[in-house]
Amino acid sequence: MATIYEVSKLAGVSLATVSRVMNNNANVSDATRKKVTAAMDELGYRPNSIAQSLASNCSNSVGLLVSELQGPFYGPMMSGIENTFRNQGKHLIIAAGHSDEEREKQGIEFLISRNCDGLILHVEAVSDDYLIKLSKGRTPFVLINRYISELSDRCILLNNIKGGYLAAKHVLEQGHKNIAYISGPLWKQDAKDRLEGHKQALAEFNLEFDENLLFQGDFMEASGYEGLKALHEQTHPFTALICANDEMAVGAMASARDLGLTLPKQLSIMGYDNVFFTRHVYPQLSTVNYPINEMGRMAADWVLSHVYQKQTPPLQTLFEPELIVRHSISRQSAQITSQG
Amino acid sequence: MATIYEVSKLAGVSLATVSRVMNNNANVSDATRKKVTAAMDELGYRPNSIAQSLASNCSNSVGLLVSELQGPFYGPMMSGIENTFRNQGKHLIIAAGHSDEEREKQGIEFLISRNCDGLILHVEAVSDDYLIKLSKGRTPFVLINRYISELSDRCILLNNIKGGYLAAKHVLEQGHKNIAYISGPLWKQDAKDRLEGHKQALAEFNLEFDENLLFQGDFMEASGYEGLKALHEQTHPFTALICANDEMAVGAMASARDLGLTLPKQLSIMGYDNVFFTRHVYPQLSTVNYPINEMGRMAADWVLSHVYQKQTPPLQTLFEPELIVRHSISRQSAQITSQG
DNA sequence: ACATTAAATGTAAGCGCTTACATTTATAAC
DNA sequence: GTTATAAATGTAAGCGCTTACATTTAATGT
Repeated sequence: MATIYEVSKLAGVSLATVSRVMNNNANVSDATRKKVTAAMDELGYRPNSIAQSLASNCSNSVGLLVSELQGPFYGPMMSGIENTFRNQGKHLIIAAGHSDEEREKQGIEFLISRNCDGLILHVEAVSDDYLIKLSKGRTPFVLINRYISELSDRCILLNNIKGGYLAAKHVLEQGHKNIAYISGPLWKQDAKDRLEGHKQALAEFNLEFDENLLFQGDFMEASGYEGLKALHEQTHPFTALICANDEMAVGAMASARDLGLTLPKQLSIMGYDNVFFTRHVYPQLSTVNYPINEMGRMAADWVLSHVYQKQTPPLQTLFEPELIVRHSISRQSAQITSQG
Repeated sequence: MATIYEVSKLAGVSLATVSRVMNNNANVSDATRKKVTAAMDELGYRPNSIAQSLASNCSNSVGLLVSELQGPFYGPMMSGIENTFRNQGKHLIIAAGHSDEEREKQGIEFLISRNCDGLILHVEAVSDDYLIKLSKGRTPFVLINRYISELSDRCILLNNIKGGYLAAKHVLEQGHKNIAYISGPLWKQDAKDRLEGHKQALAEFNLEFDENLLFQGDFMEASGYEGLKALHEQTHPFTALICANDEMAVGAMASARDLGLTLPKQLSIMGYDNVFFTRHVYPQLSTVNYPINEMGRMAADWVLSHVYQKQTPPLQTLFEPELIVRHSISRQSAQITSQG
């Protein structure tokens, strides 16, 4: 691999000049610029970006930490981020935290030690204190889907309370009175918020939240399946089930089928997130839109603006959910018990 | 950020000694090791991995180029790769090529210039010659889902001909004789192979492939939708439709519904890839399994073995597809025309 | 023609590490 | 106590760039 030194020798100029044409900002005469680029071409020169970033203390790469590399939620998020950066010559280094405190920390340390100019973090397990301390460090970061009041200007959030509220309200408006709920892990703020919104809607309809109709899942499909099964086995009746995300809703749908319930007639099911496949399940799942792709873009814009001082569209930190009505909620008048 | 220099001063030892305890291989006395780690803790020292990799010419990170960061296909692939590396202390730098020659090249160049020790490439647009030339360079790489005979030992592949064959055979065995086909872009080898397998099965059943029943899509949902629409408008009848991947199959299902066709009675549809959501569409999609997660793991193992000289399970380059029978193919006896 | 100033180029220090080699210190053998 | 040998530590030269500063060259005014 050719180095800048060989290029400079071939072109008959100094290292500095070669460096200047690479960063084409300084003033270099056209003649020498041509000589240098010719030499580069001849040698197939490719700058070593590691050396560049060591010397310049700027890597043109931003770190992204997500919980998982797969799944209908993180995909569009990563994609939104990558799209924004691609056009700006910034690169992405991605690590996965797996919702585990140690791994999240490791991932962050790695990204920082790799000289990332900025970080976009979707972290769940790491503490607020850790993040507050991190914010005093040299590497700026934005948080997606997490709120810390001390860091509020860099938290890109969905209004999850409202989302939970919208979902429940819709189900209530269809006449359902006994509504089961499969939540996410309640140590996660978003899971808590969605449930809180849910309760608000119930209150508005003068209904009490029945703790027996709550099952705590983990946002994964299997727990939706288990959840409905468990709910079905207890004695309190319900005609609708709201799940805190689409994957659990889909798990619950499979469960319902195994339980012999026809959907949505015998059981209405509501999801959350509006991921890709919700349009394709049967019945098509009513859900709440989570504009995660846009939020990813926004996070990238935040970095562009705060780290690279670029002009960006105005930054927005709070995003609003939107109700997506499809065919998984039936109108309810009479009451059906869930007992088999 | 503390540097190795400050650590050495605090601990009262030389730079080299600090470096030695970091890489804990050289022989350092217990006493000094303790002094040094204490100093590190006190300063909150974190090695600068950029400097490390510049000096050592080894970055402990491997580059991954995929076409897209989202989608049910790349997710499990990235995940398989990341999982394998995580336990080995190797890190992933991910770039997206967007099936575009220029962007793929750019991505590869970036990954190389970032001192990646090895590369895993899922490239589509770049030429064989480019890759052959690349293979002469200093950065070793594996190819996923691409075959180049000169590089055959580093091509991790699915037997797509067989996959195409299995899909068609299954449909034929259910009694279908007039089968439409929505292919991927036929400049892509996998699209070609799947179609070839399809034709092989037809031949085995003494049936001729009807070019009128072929629609060339682009592996994306929308083209499945368009494809079925177009096929439905032409005059040649068909009772089954095989799509070269699941996303197009799902698009076609939507199209079928809009066309008023009941599935699978009036039209049988077959997919390919066995992505996550195929179990959840209605009717559940019969498809061909593509063990992409395992193939990702294998690619990571290849790198572990060839780049880092680690012990790995035996390497395998050719993977076999598997027929997944669900409910989207009906048994066919009489013939139904596709005309509306 | 010369001085003045701006543009173009060169020089060399340094970014934070690793590592070959040199040196010092401890350990063992006699 | 010497000397030979191994273990522990230090010295210093890079890795391939960037960039402040110094120097040279060209452009302009008089």
